Order: sequence, then structure tokens, then C-alpha cells
Amino acid sequence: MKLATWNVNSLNVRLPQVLDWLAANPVDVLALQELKLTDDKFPFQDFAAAGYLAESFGQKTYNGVALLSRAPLQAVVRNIPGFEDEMARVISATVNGVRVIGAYFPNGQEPGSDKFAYKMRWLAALREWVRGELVQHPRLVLMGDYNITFDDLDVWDPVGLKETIHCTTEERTHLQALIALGLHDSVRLFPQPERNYSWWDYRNMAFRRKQGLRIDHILISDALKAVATACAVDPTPRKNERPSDHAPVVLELQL
DNA sequence: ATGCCTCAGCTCCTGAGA
Repeated sequence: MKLATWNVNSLNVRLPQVLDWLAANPVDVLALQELKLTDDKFPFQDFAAAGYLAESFGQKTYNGVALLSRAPLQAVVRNIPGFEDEMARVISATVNGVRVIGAYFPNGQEPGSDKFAYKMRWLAALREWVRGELVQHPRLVLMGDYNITFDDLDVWDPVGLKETIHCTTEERTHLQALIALGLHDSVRLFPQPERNYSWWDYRNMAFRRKQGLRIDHILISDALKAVATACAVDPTPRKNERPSDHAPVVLELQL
């Protein structure tokens, strides 16, 4: 079973690239973030023609997440139950006995801002919800755009970006609290290339200069760690014309 | 440098992203 996550930064603009990528990388499940469209505009037919069922949780202009799957998506849940949120950020479903959570974590903008405070509240709510989900679903994947780096290895300029957004101690403490629930950073389970990032700024030719951050992650439970055989970022779509600023991350399980 | 690029929208500028 192969699973992937990709922040597409507008599914309307990126649909042809997503279809091309799926044709070349026929994963079983793909979690999408930043759809930037409403469910009535979601291209269900295009994905069906490519062999994928889909569950969408969109909204106008911002945010929006979806799960694509070759097998049926069961027990679909939208957002974090019990956490009031106007933004469409989370969609979950069970596929072939694996609980899959696709999430678009808040950006946070700047430490000390209202948006940063919202990010902290959201992270706390996510953690308490996932704690219970892990009890019910030992085979669990939590993947998406986390908007948080684990450590300096995930940052192209750890000195210049010290304690800036995505790199603060407060955000990283929340990320480690997710790990403490019994989750594992799939990418780090396997050897990786140097400067292994998942996002590059559109400005300054950041991709060409390898100036990026690893902020898109696939966290897996103990039961899935035992059967994980590969996990890596696929930077090739970032070389497309009009690319997303994020690249997909792909996990392979031997189930 | 409150800058650089990209996207959506009450679209020819602004807000947000990261």
C-alpha cells in the first residue's frame, strides 16, 4: 500500500499536474491540501476517470482538503470533532483497515500573532483527538502540510531562520507531543538525500538554490512503522511549469 | 526590505501563504 500527501496550492490550477503525477505514481491514497475551492467545484469525474474515489472538504478561497483512494473511503470525518473551526483543514477515512488523516495545519504567520495563538490551540485540539483515534485505530497515518519543521536538518538556513515561523520551539514542542503519542516521522526511518525539503519559496529561485523547508510530514503509528518499507519526498513536480510550492511525500507499507 | 512569487476575488489591488 502506497500513501502520499501533497499541498497543491489551488486544485483548480494544479489538477493537470495531480493527474499526471498519479499516472506516474499510482499510489493507493493521496491526501491533498489547499484546494482553494468549494466541494461543488471539486473534480470528482476527473479523478474517477483516473481510477480514484474522492472525499472532499473544501471552502472558498482558502484551505480545503481531500482524500483520493482506489479503495472505498469509510467512516469519513471532517475537521477535529469538538473543535469549533470555520476553516476546512482535516479529513479522515478508513481505507483497507488503515485510518488515514489528511491535515492542513495552520500557518501561524508570526510568533505572537493571533494566527499563531490559533495554531497553538489547533495543535492542542488535534493532539487530544488523535490520542483517542490511536486507541481505536492502531493502524493510523497522520499526514499533510504540518507547517512545522522538526529540527535544523529540516531548515535550509537554521541560523537565519532561528525561532521564526515553522521553526519556533513552541511549534516544535507541539510536534514532539504528537510523536509522544506513539507516532513516527516516516521520512526519518529511511536514508535521505542532503537538503531534503518539501517546500520552497516561489521567490528568489529558492528551489534551484535548494533553499527549502521540510514541513510536509507523514506520521505513522507503531503498528505501521513495523511494516513501513520506504518514505521519501518526490521533488520532481516542483520542476513543472507553474508548480505548487510544495512537493509530494510518499510512504510505502508492506501490508 | 513592510521587498522578491503565486493564487483568489466584490480582480488592475489586497490578503494570505510560508
